[in-house]
Amino acid sequence: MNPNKIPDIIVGRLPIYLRALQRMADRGLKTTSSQELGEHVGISAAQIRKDISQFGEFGKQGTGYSIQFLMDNLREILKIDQIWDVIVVGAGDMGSALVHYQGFQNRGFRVVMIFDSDKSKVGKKIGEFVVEDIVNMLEKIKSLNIKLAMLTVPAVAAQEVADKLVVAGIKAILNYAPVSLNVPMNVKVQYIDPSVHLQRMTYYL
Amino acid sequence: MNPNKIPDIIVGRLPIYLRALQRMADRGLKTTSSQELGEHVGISAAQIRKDISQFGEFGKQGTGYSIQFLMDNLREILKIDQIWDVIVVGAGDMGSALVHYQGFQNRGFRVVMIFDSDKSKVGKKIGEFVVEDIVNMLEKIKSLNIKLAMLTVPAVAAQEVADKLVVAGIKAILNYAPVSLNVPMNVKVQYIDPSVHLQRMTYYL
DNA sequence: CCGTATTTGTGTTGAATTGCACAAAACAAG
DNA sequence: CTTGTTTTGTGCAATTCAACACAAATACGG
Repeated sequence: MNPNKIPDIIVGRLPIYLRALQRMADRGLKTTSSQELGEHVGISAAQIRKDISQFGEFGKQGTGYSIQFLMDNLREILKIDQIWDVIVVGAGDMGSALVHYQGFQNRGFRVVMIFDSDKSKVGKKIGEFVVEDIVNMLEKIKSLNIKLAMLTVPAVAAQEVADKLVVAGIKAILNYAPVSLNVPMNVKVQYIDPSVHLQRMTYYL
Repeated sequence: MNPNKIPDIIVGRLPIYLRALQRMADRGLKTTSSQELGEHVGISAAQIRKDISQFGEFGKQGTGYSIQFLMDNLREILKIDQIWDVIVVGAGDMGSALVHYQGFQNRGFRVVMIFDSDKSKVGKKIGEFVVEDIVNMLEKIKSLNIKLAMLTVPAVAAQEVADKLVVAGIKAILNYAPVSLNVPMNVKVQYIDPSVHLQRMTYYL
């Protein structure tokens, strides 16, 4: 089926490359090299070449890479040559910040709905959205065929809500709740926990 | 000095273990095993044992680990057997959410100040804090001997602000701006970019 | 057209990380 | 006290990941 499985660790670096390329393009640059790109993202040139070459031959010897061409290809590889609808679950400060976040534009994502179980929040406006009741979540996810969710509920509720998301057909969860989630193998989870990230640095102080 | 250097990848898992242990302790549990902990965090029991054994012998054969004892030791290893003062730079939605975030309590951190360069934000109240002018940042960081910063400024300003933080003596930056930062080797950076995290998952859809 | 300088893609080597398996320790039950 | 069960810590093997180094392709200046 899939001839050569790409390691997660390589896939994980592609968005970093893409982000740096996007900034180069914004500055009006047309081409770059693995060397230059590597200096921007703090990764060795050899590694960048190997990573990119897993997916095809996108560069030219002597010249390097066309920034636009490489961006187009990375977007297609990452399946963000389209806009994905994303829901936010949990209408607290973090959920609100994500609704207002401008950084999804041009990166492949669009927040389309925000849910909460707290009746005092349901019906309130956050940005351009009205907070929806979580009891209607399954139905809404299914009818809009949404695959991505960002989870910003309290830790104690996170697993329970994640289970509901999985049942509703969500395939990828960006989890802001400070707990590890248990989900089926075919559902991906990425974790964002500021305390964990800070703790990874205090060790070195 | 340090006889055996611990790989970053192991250090990176310790906060995950600690977080799971904290939840076990909250539920009143007293002991656990590498097996049980592994099921909670999705990591093999053998790996957890190896990781922990890098720092000493904290378990008992036949019994497993005392949750409280292991937590105490992990906290000491990660140097969070103290409360670190952290500043927020950038008083937008994300900076505001971080100021209000309850998840730093009991995890080793405390937000003590928030800065912005936008004169229309300086002086405004966010939570219990008044937004400080970024021109006073160096002085404040030095006088309070702050080592940790969370960066929530726009991408175009991030490198410039990071440079200032480094000059001021900041040793660890949690960067929410969607750019790779260039900092001296003795300064650590961790990245949080929701778009990057989502893009790491769309590949698999 | 020729020589020099770049830069990719990749085969090979080396390092880092993970998985396996088991002796030794601790406990529980009878 | 003995036997059976649990579980750690770790040596060794296997796998994964990163670095090195270079042939081949391209560009460019004269």
